Amino acid sequence: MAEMPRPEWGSTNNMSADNTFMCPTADTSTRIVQAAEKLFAEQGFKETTMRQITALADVNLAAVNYHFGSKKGLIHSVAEQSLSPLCDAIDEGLEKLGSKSSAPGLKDLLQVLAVALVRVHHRTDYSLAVLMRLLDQAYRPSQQDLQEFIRQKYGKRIAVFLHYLRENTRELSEREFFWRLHFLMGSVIFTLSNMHALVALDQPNEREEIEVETILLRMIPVICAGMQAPEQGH
Amino acid sequence: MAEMPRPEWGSTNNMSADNTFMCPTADTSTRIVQAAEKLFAEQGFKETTMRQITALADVNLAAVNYHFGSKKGLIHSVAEQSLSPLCDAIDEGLEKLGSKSSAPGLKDLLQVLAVALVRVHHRTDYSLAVLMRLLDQAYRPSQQDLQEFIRQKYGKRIAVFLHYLRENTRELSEREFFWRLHFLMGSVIFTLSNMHALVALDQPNEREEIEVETILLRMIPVICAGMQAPEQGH
Amino acid sequence: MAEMPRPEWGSTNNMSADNTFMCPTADTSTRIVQAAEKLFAEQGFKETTMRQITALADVNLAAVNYHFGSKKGLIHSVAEQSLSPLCDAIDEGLEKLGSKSSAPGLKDLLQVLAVALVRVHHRTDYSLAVLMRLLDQAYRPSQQDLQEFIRQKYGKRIAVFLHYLRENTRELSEREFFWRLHFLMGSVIFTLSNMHALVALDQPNEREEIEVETILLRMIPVICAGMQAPEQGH
Amino acid sequence: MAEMPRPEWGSTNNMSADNTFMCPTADTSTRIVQAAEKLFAEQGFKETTMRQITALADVNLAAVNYHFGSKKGLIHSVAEQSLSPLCDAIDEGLEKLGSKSSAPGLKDLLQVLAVALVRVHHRTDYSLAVLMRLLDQAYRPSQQDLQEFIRQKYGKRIAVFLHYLRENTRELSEREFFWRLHFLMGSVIFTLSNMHALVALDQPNEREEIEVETILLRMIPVICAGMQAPEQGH
DNA sequence: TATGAATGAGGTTTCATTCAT
DNA sequence: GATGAATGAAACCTCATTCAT
Repeated sequence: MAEMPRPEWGSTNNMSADNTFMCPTADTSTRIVQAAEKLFAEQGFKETTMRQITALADVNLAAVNYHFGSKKGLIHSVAEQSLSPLCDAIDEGLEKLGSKSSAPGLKDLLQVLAVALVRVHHRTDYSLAVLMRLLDQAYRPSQQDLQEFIRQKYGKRIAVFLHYLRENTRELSEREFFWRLHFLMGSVIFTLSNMHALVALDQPNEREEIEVETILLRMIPVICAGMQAPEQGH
Repeated sequence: MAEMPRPEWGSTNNMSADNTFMCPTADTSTRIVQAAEKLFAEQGFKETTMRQITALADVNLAAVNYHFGSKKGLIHSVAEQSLSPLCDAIDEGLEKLGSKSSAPGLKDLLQVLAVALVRVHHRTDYSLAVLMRLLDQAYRPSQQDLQEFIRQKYGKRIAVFLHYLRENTRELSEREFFWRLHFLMGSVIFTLSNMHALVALDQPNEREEIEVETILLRMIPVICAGMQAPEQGH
Repeated sequence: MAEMPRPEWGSTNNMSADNTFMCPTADTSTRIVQAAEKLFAEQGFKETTMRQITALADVNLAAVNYHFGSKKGLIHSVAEQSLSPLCDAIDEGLEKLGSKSSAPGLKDLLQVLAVALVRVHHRTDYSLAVLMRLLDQAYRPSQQDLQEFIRQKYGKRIAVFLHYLRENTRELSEREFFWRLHFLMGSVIFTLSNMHALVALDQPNEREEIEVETILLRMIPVICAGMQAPEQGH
Repeated sequence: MAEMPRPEWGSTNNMSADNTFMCPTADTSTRIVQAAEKLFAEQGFKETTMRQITALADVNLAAVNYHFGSKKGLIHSVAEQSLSPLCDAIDEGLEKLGSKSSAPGLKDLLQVLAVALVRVHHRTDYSLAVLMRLLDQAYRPSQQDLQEFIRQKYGKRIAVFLHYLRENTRELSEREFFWRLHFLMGSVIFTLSNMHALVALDQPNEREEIEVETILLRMIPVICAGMQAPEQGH
């Protein structure tokens, strides 16, 4: 006995490219997702209540359950909304690289990643930050279902990118690669999930838009250097 | 069944095999802190309930409020327990470096930090992980009181270390230094706050103790290289 | 994934193999009543949600309110659909008896009732079970409006049957009659409202149709004997 | 990781024999159970809200979860509170019968059951009614966990009684016995679960206590006769 | 006639905290 | 110090219903 009819949980809404915050004419589920992204990014998932979300989105409290089934459903929906475009953009970028004559170098790969991240960021002000927080959460032992959700939906596509990365770091042992990969991920995840706070610290007075491009431009050479540093004891 | 005097609170001390690490003779507040560290590290602060903590510590639910005033008080207490030794160890390390003839290099400074982190880790299995999570939290806009707490108690001592670090990266602009510092912090915070999960991923079968030393040994050259990479566009 | 027009309400019609009985061409309100009967019978009235009903009937959630005004309206509708034929059949049966030369005996009356119940059962698989549950509910102090509804629409016709019954149990005191009547009603209501479960218990392996006739055939002599047992202390 | 400490859900409270309704000095969990019994009996389980229960018991809303873990826990507790004494009393009665010279007859067995039911009734005004409603519920396909709960805790003891009953109805086929048993159960369950309503109908003006003894005294000969009626077609 | 979206009321449960002992 | 019970606030979620289309 199905508990339907309700909208198909998980991948519900069509987002307009509109970036101005909380557009009052946008439709309900879009408004919810945008409000949720902002609050999730600023406070975390558990810390954010459905009341806060629905209040900010200016919709009825029950609307979240109507559109997304549950808070977890909303989180998954939010995740899809940034992970899907991210993977799409990475795939695209890799394809472009593949058509070039020479094999892609480490810098090329990071550039592909950077472009993909920028594209995610341009969907909504907080898409990127919230995505990074999701990836962070996924490493907690108590959140294995989130991990599973991500692995199942995006595992294969992520593996492809990692494969290319590995090709460019052949000089590292398998184990060294594993750890450096996570050092790098730490940089990216920490910086981008806190980017709003960091930008505010960096430019206390200016009230300009966050430019992820600038941050990533700074980050790429640092990560390149880190990945290519001589292995300890060699 | 009919005339039971009262619910059997005695049955509380049935602990899963998970907490063999919980020394039963330690005094109440120590037990609480240790249980809290483990749970905070694995689940996060908000996600961890007082009931879970007191159950794992095998103490009365009200004991936390009695000893620490509130959940926030416990968190601060946990924070102090690792931040104080960390700063002490850094101070010590810097002092030793200062007595040497030459000015300390970047590698020396990172070594000092590494030694300090190892010392924190050796207090309790989860001291380090939970400390890292605290630092992560402190960047959230909604947790400014935590930030304030840390800044007030440890701000000055941290500043000293950062000052030394800056001395060794004079070639970077102020702004570049700011960002690279946070890239580095991201690596450290992410890696160490998830170190249990990462070690489990790295060595799925082995059941040996986590060796932060090993991790840090891998990390230092990577960070060094990152900090010293040529600035973009120069 | 990105630009979905709207949640796919079309995916609502995925029905479990459970509802093969749900004729897809029947009109909306018939489908609703049939689905409601099944669910009411299996779960009870309060336990059954409109969503379950509309999902099983494969109609829109709002259709129930459109066709029946409210959940209570639907329940009353369901009640009528079995109480009316029941009373009709009893009336018919009594008329036939009346045309016979001799006055009707207790067994005759019970046979009339049995035939009427069988007729109700043959309307829909769950008509009878749900009717019995309704009668059960009607005795609860908190459901006096249901009681009132039944009394007003069918009270007189039921009274006629009870009158005949009383004629055949003259040897019992008024009060004894009252109680025996309810003992009997208990047997009927309990057995028939749980008949699906009971048949499943009785014939765990066979997957044949429920034959109320068989059950009633077993019940009649038992009830006869019960009603005619010598009064306690006489 | 245990979710303790909380009282051991399910069999929590010590009941005083006090039958006056809602004694204000009784302890919290007793008050809850008594209020729950009354409301469950009058309205059903799903229909009764925790707010109603705690309001009637004049305790905090959260007290139910504190003492019983959940609404289902409360229901199970209520069940135990009447099923345990019922089975105890039946065991006792059977033992007494066993010590007699001759084998126990059908009437003896029913008398044992009646005495046991009376004893349950004397615990609390609504213990018996609510027990009967529980047994009724247990036959619904959607309540198999309740069924399981009862079977696991009391299945064996009930089976003993049924065994004796079967010994006294050897002339019936297995299948006939099954059905007659449920006819009888229907009488008992329906009558006793609605006994308050029925007594009110029987004696509209009198406001005296319900005498289950009287009802059961009327019921025994009826059931005896029903069980011993000649099998259809023999 | 029918539907998809939305909503207000109210459901159970969880939580940190408090208090008398 | 320590404990068992109790509590108010608020969490997430479900429900029957309504309404514009």
